[in-house]
Amino acid sequence: MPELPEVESARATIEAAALDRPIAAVDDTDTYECRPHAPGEIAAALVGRSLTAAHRQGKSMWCDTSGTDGDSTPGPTLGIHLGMSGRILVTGPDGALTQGGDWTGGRYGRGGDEPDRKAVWDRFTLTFADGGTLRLFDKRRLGRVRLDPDVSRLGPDAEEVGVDELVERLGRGSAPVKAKLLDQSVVAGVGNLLADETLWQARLSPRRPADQLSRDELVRLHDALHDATKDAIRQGGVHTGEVIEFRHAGAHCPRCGAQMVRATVGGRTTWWCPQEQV
DNA sequence: CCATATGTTAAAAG
DNA sequence: ACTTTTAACATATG
Repeated sequence: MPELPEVESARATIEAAALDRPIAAVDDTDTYECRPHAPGEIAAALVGRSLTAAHRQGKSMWCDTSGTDGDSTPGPTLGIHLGMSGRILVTGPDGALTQGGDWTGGRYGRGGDEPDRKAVWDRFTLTFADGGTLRLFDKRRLGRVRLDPDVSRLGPDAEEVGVDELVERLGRGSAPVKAKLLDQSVVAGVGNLLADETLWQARLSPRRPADQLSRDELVRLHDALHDATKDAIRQGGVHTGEVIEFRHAGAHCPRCGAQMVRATVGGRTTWWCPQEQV
């Protein structure tokens, strides 16, 4: 996925291009992405309303909705999660894709998808009264859409979490520090690539038990997380991180030249520099 | 056919 | 009971 930076980009796209456009029709027939809603349930709840705001915490997004013509009471929130490969595509009344907001890099964002010719990968669609659309385009089909999503178990957003709060949340428990970073209830928004980038920037081994890190090391981790997240948002995605292109066999650390090593940590493929990350 | 993939989560294990 | 690890999910791609 779409990690925090890509989700922020998608959120910004919705905010810039999809708000205050009355919804005329909804395709919610993908029973996997829309579970546990029955087909038609989301449609019935949204037709006649508009999206009025787009929010994000970690990798989760949700939109507020307006009242209807006959009832000004706001509607349910529309939760959208991009899963492993989801993208938000918004078109205008003329059918042209809105430019500039959504991510374009990395394994699943790279060009060549030709979304308009691959409608089979459109898992959820809002059609606006003006003729335009908002689509969740998702090859892997692990994204999800739901009404009034429960985001109460998410930890603080990785972009905004303060030093003391992160030190407190991350520094307890014997699991490897990378597993803690990936745990969305500890801190929300860090995925596999952002975790590797952050640990490389902080010069910490992904395998270190979280509760054996010193305060200084945790502060370093916080600063690295903040910087890596900001940079990725500014530059257009997690794949722009400094160490990401060196996550493969035979690659060398771009700082010290040592050969990068690979192992499974926190359940995910992990690459790090054994020389500097200790 | 096999392995891998930027995520989440239920189930199993400790 | 709480924490940690593993497996499964659905599907594309090399």
